[in-house]
Amino acid sequence: MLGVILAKRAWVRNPFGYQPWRDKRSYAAMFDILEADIVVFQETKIQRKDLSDDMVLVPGWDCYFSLPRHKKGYSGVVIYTRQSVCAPIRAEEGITGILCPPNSSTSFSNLPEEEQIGGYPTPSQLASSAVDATTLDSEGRCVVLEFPAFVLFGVYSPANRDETRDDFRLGFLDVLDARIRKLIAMGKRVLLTGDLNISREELDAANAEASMRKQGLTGLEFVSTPARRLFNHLLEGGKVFGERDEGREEPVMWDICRAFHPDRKGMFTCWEQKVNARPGNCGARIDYVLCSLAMKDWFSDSNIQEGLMGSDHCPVYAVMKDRIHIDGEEQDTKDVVNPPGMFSNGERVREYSTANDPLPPSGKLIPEFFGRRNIRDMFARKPSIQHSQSTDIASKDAEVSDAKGSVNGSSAIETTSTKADSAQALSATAPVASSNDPSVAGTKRPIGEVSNNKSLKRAKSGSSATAPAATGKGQQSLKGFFKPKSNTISNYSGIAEEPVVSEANTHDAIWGPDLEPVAESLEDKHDLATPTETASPLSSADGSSRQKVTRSGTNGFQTANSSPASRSASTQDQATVHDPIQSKESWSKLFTKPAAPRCESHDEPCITLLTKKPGMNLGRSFWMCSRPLGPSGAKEKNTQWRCQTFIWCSDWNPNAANGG
DNA sequence: TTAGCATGGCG
DNA sequence: ATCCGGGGGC
DNA sequence: CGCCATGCTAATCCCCCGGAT
Repeated sequence: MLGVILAKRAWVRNPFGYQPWRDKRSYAAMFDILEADIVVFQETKIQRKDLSDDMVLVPGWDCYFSLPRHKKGYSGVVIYTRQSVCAPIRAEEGITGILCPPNSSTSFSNLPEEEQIGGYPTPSQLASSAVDATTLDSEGRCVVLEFPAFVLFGVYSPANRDETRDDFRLGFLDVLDARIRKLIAMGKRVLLTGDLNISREELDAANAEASMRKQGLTGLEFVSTPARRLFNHLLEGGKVFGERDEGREEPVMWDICRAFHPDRKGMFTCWEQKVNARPGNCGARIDYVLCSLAMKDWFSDSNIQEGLMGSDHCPVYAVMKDRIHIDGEEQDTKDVVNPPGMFSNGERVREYSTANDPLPPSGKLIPEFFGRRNIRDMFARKPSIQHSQSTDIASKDAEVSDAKGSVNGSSAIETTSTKADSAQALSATAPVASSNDPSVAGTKRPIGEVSNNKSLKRAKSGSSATAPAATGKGQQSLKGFFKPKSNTISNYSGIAEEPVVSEANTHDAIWGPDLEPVAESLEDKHDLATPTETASPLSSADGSSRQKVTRSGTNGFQTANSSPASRSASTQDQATVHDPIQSKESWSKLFTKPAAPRCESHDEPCITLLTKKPGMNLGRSFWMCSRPLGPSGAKEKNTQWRCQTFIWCSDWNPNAANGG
């Protein structure tokens, strides 16, 4: 049940310029295609003023944002949760606990214990850091949600750019590490998802060899650079050189995705976009779904979604089982990812209440969104069921979820980590995979049957990309690709509509009217980057000469009990449960057709714009003739200038229009 | 990732 | 509102 | 001297913002 994906950038800010999201143009639809119940984005790069209905008022979903305090258009994290499946019991922002709940001046760390997630670093821990807590948490890099079963971190860890940022980066990781360890010591379980900006070891960076040669490092030294060393300490099976560091005597986290693919090469989540390194799969694995050791066997699958193009990152997900062992007792997962009394034996016994269940930090409680309903829904062509009671949502949505469950046998918490600022974020193309896997080594795997180098060209942003070719060193795991597809997506089409929420009630401006002003420019705009961890020239190292590192503590890599035969690309695939790769197959179909409507006068693809004017339609997006406005200043008919074509995105159904 | 340039071994 | 250039990130 | 292999460097990207139009 539950899966987790990580993704970055444009997905949140501007995902709908790309397939497959162009077609449905809603976050709910996007999440459904992802088959996710929890979705985590990093680098949302939005300011509060940019939050739109489409983002915040997603029917059937709650969202929790962390926005940077002063840097505009930078960083940012958001977690979406599917109401029908899970609902957090606490939500916080930041890693240190120094931030405050909306409209409050009491830090999370100063709240009564029963109201806080806890595990905050001690004052002395914070004091030893070169960067103070306020600064560490000023960049919108972390959202923390607590469910009864675990605490979920959605993190965008600082990148490894240049020395001027080292203190910040290591300070952040230090505190994050401390926090996680504390929570676990308190008996809580932890899921850590996001862009950690650390490649774990040589296997996780295509340029590891080159990087080592350049810096004159041995393999052991490579895993011992400060951030990487910290990370390896954290992970069971992590490669720790020499004595373990104080305070990190034991590993506490489990690298879920790696556990399911212990030796897989080329399993990367990030590629340098400037250099178009993705077609050649010269990348690094820096996005993770980790869980604390007590949760090791809670997952039935985990993988990257390398086929989702468009970002310099690809999503990573993990799928949680429907039933899990928790404190020695088997429980239905739904029972423990919702407030007590919400589910019993997997059956909902209390409805989700849009009016009461969202936690204070919920985006829906921001004044400009509170009590409102996504405008799109009101105008949706599909007669949405107009529940008058918000409590109906849950059950309605639950039906949808059940439908999905019947297909997949499980639902998923997905943490999508995609760079939200890369324009290409979602311009998915057919997944490429191949060849490091012994079973397919050497055989070029022309998935899309495009084999010339031209196909490796950068997918133009916004254009519906053509299928990329497979090269000799792409990702593995094509299995989902050849899998007979099931009707995954169609089952999602009946999205529950969120009813108008009750207008006025207990909400009292939990969110302040404005982002609290923060001290101006504490730091100058000096966070330049010099790629190091993941960038540098030279061989793409197909790994043949990789030095054999004694995997001393390799137990961490022994697959979890349910590890699938993931490395056999050509074998029969069990008609599995929930294989998100499977949906990619469906996506590839979508790629073939651009979905933009054509304008009346010119029959040219329209463009989308967002309504900015305050009022009824604020935040609503629409299609319009792409030509410039004529000299008359008005739309014209049958001239070279912009014609009067105007279609609300919510009214545009490309399939119907295309006759199929 | 690629292209382009510098270096150095070798005939 | 739109276009273009600068700045920043990676 | 030419030739080739090796090694290093640079540029490539994208987005957001703000000011000018």
